[in-house]
Amino acid sequence: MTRPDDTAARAGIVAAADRLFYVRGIQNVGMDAVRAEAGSSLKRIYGLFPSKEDLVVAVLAHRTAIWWSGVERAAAGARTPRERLLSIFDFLDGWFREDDFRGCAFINSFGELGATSPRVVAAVREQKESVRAYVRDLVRREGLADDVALQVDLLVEGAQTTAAITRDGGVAAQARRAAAVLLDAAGVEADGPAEPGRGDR
Amino acid sequence: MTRPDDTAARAGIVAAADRLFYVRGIQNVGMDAVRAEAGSSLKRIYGLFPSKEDLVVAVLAHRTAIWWSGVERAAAGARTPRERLLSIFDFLDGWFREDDFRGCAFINSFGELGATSPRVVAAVREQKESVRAYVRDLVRREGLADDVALQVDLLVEGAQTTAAITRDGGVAAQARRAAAVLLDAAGVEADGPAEPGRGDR
DNA sequence: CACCAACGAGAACGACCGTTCTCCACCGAT
DNA sequence: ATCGGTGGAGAACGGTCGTTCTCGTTGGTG
Repeated sequence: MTRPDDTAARAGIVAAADRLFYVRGIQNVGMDAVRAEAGSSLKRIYGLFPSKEDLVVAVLAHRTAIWWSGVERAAAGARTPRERLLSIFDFLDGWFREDDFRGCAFINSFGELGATSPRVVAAVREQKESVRAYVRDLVRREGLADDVALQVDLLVEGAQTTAAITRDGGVAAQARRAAAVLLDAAGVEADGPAEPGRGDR
Repeated sequence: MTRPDDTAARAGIVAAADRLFYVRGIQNVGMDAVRAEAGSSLKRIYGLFPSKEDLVVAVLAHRTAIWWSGVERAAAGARTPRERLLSIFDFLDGWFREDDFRGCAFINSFGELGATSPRVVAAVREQKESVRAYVRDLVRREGLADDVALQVDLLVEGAQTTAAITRDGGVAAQARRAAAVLLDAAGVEADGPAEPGRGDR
């Protein structure tokens, strides 16, 4: 029963809702505001998304796609797992400097709806777990222990919340340096100084 | 015109609101629920707090006090700035393992109200800035550069959001190890290996 | 041209929330 | 004992929100 351009309409509504939710916070955006931003009608929206919660989950999925496309773009020039790993922070750097940067949408959603919406919690957990898996994979390819992956992931998360609250543009670069130190330190402990103390700047 | 037990009443209302806000999220708690939890009356509450936003700000101040008392308790046995620094993560460890741990109240509030309440934003920023200043002071006492302080702070923030989302009890210990590595690495670069590679476990 | 299904605009509905107001019971002072 | 004012319980008010419904229009089909 899906109309041909239903997927396009869904995408437009999700993008509109994403803009509003991210800037104003989910609970501060009524469905009528989504309708206006999407240039659609309430009937159409509720035909495609049974409830606001479904729309929120779809928006989070959209954010996940944005995240990975940004990560991949930043990793384009990386030639080693180590460079790929550190390029995450280059992606963050560009993102943090955007005018309307307002923190990680997943963390914000978790703070706002974590207590009331298990589906939102699941979506947030899934995203964060996939990031951790990505980092873990790259760390393993460097021959390092999983502990280092968790530590680098802490820097990724900490950079996002700190950048959101302080609005300091240098946070990502600082996190990148810290990650390089952690990787180097784990490297010398693991198998002796392969490329000792290069330290990335 | 302040009645003698106004301060006690304020404290009880703030504590009640804190419990509800933290567990359910601020916007999911009506003033009537606060009234019930505090065993007070709406008139009394609105006599002491002109609006819900004022109550939220007071709750955040209360959370700040809780934070610092926890940090100081954990730092009680610390004999060096370095130990004091790392004891922050011991405090976090105990906190993360509490049953009703639901992340950092400041980060959650920022995600929920950051877009609509400048006063909440200011309170959150103030708390995070004071934590950063505390870390910076201890790092300086170790003779290390301010950059290291920012990096350790990223671990503190990252540990809080990661622990909230994953509910993994080992996050604080992992962050502590990472912080020790960062301190050691900065130490050997700054003034040669004073106590090289002790590394705290 | 007549008809039916789908669609948009927006009203309507029920629930909830922040804030204020009403009313009554209580309590110390005269 | 009476009175004034204080505080509590809870109704009331205005607003918003998620969701559904009505209704008029349209555009394709016989």
